[in-house]
Amino acid sequence: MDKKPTIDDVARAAGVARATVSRVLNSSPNTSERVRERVLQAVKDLGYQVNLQARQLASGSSRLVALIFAADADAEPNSYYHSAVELGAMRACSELGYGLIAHTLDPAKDVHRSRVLAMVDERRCDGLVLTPPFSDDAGLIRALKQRDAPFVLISAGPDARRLAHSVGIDDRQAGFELGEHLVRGGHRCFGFISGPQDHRSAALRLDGFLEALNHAGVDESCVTVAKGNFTFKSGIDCAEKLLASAERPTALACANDDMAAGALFSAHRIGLNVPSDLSITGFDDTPVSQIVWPPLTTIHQPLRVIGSKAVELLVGQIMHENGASDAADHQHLVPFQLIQRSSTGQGAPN
Amino acid sequence: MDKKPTIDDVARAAGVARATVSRVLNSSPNTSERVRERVLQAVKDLGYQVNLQARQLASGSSRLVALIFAADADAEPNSYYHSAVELGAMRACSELGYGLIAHTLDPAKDVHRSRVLAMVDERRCDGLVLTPPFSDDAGLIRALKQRDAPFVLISAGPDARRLAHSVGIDDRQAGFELGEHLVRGGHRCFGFISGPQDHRSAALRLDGFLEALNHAGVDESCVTVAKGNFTFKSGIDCAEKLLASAERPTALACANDDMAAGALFSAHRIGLNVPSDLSITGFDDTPVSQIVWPPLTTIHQPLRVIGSKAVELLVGQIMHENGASDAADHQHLVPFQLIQRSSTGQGAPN
DNA sequence: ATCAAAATTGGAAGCGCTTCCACAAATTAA
DNA sequence: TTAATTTGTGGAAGCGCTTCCAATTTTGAT
Repeated sequence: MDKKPTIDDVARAAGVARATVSRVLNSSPNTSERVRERVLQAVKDLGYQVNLQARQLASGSSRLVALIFAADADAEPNSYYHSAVELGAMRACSELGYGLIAHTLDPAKDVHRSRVLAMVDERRCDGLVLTPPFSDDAGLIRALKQRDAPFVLISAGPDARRLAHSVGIDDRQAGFELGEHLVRGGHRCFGFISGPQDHRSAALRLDGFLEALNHAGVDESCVTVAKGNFTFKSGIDCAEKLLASAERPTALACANDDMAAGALFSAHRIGLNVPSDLSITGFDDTPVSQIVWPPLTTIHQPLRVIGSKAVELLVGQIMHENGASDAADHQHLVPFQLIQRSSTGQGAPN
Repeated sequence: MDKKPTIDDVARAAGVARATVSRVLNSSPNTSERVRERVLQAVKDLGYQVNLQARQLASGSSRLVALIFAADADAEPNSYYHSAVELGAMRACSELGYGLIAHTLDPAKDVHRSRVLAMVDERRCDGLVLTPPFSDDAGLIRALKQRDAPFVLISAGPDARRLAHSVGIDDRQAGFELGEHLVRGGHRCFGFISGPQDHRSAALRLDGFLEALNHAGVDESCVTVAKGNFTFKSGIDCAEKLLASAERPTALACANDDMAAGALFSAHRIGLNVPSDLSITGFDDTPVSQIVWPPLTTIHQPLRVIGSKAVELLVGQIMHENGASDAADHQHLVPFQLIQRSSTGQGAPN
């Protein structure tokens, strides 16, 4: 394996200075057409490829962005959610000439914050995309802003959205539509399987849901909330609890698809027919919602778009380098959609 | 934002030479305890952190490994599979002080090979982990070996395993056990939903399956094979086809869980009861297999372990730098396990 | 005590690139 | 035509680190 050609080799071959080659390669404005062509030809002839390390060291940027996910010790919760976001982020990255470092952290462990900060401190990446629950971690956000690190939040809660660039759907509205849908189906007694406390945007889904019921004149006492943690398993547990109550709900709304799948599982086990005995709704429209039987009525979040949008925003921020101050108005709302499938019946049960 | 301390600052603070600091930081053997302590203290005092770019440029290594996945334009096939492998890889990376770059490529597009090679050419990473179908791409493997790039294969077919380091299960044996299990259940008429052609290790599952039937004296004519592509959708389609045939199979074995879920979906739609009318088996033991109803009998692959093992092997290779020549005996077989759930009945139907 | 060998340490040369600065060439204005 | 600009280009100084090599100190054997 002979040594790779360097920028100096190209310069020599093209008969120009190293600086000129660099300029051509970075499409700086001041280069004549003639020289540009000669350089490009030399690059092609030699099969030259920039050494990113060197470029990064010299320019102070790594051309890498990091995507931060939560993952606790054993579960791989929401992995479809993650994959979709990651995929979108990757797309945007390749398009923009950036690399993507995906990083999972256990939000329960206390080191997570310093880990994230180390990524930017060590110049491992030029910027960060944070997914929940990190996107709601005010302390982390503050630390990031303090060191002028570019970052954008995905599905953050309203507080965090006020602080930094973010992308996500209008979770409250989505919850509202879910509530409406169920009310329209004739339901009057509800269960809601929510996400964990620190996932602010998921909490909004519940707010919106309740609002819809309220709007329809349903008393709040008719809805029981159980707190899950987005896993299939927690969906089973919560559903079991909710369905065992004296006044059994006829509709179960869940803060994500995995928990809805769990609820469905419970229903099967108990022998309830979905949707004739019980309606169930999910959230996210991950493949899970179609894999189960019956397929789930759910809210479609354009997760790939969210991922790519986040990276686009981030890279824009990195390039213009005009700090985080103008963040407030950089809240990107992407459209969601209620997807009606057969897990919710047309008429209310009995 | 004041400038970050450099190695020179540390050297000055500790009253030693820059080279000495470097030595301490890289735990080279020749440093006296006294100096080591002084340096470490200075590091702590200043809050010094190495600049990876610089280290990389100077040392010629990026301390980054890349994980290559397949993902075609719209589907996110097998995302649980990917997530699990990625998670395992990440674990190993953080443990070994490496970073992970995950990269998805469309194997259908022809640029994929050059993209991968660019990763190593541009020194974006020190090594690669290839997942199927890239792990069976002989051309890619050859190109990688040619440039002495360290890499390891995941779930590669036998041909590829002969060429390079690899980790995976004994797919043939797993297929065999699945076959045995179904035969033991009394089945005599089978359908098999296979993976795409270029996924060699998945093909082995079918080989083993057939072998088991053969072993049990079942005629090969009793099994019909449909070719899927690992997606839920393709599982539906294949199952539909297989179940429509004159001699309807009483058992459907699928090369992965997603397709098994699809088969299950078809069965539901047609009105077949699983497992009393039809037994179904999956492969991988991803969460999907427990999310569906009834939960799937499947083969558990320790995907996380596979991911971390692959990275460990890779890093070992990177460190020892003793080329790919001794690859042959570096085939790591990890144990799999048949997980029996309720999608396969105890007795044969009717 | 003496000298060779081993263990530490410092000095300095890069790694391959970007970018600031100065200078030459090509334009334009006067 | 000459002076004042506007380009385009080359030279050189780093970016922050590793690592080779030589110098120094320590160790251990004689």
